[in-house]
Amino acid sequence: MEPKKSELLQGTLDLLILKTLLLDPLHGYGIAQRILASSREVLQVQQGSLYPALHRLERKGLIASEWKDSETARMAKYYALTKAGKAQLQTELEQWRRYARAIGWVLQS
Amino acid sequence: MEPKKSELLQGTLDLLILKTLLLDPLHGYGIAQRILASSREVLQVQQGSLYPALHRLERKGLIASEWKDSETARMAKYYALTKAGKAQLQTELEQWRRYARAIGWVLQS
DNA sequence: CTCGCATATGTCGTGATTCTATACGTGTAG
DNA sequence: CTACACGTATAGAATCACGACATATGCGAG
Repeated sequence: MEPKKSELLQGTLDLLILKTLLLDPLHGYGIAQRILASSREVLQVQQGSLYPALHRLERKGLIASEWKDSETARMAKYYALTKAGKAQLQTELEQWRRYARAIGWVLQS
Repeated sequence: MEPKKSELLQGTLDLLILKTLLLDPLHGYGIAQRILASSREVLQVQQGSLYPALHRLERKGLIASEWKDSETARMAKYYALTKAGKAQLQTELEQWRRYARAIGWVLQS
């Protein structure tokens, strides 16, 4: 019973990552797992999307990385939200809600 | 008070067009106007997005076009949903709802 | 009458982002 | 010792929305 392929909407991945990192720092692999779990198996982040996104976010200064031992005694790169990242998260949250609400209006019309 | 630029999420434009055409046949310009109105001025469809999308949908057989006089006595190309288009609309509706619900779960986690 | 504006359709090039496929490396369970 | 879960990464292709531009017409204001 493999999870359905997600077809992430372009633009929402950053929001998902930022939100997941708000809880606590995590490495890429763990971020994908947590998104999968918290979306109840609906949103599956592909590695080819995940890592470029993480590098992008780091380049923008929204997250910061640090190599640490993972829970399985293996090295992993942990990412944490920066101050700018938290602000950006708020912005993207509002945008998403505004956008989803607008779509809802159109669908009800 | 110009309407805020929308930054349409990639993939949702087809859904919006299909849904708008479910009500009744309409020309491109009118579709954009109706989406703007029914989204309460939030979703502004750019011409550079609109017409390629319409051609795309027609090429896929989801909508069909016909030249007619518009309400302003000017020629306009009216689009109507095909049977396949109606089916596709249902699919995309479900996908959107499923997706939006999943995002909601992640944001609440 | 003429000038500008809303109406109306269209294309081109660009940029952003996601996907598939591939590659590599490690710790652990059987 | 071998398969598998863990973990990071990139290259190439595909999609798609956008801004800028081009074109044309009917109508109302001055």
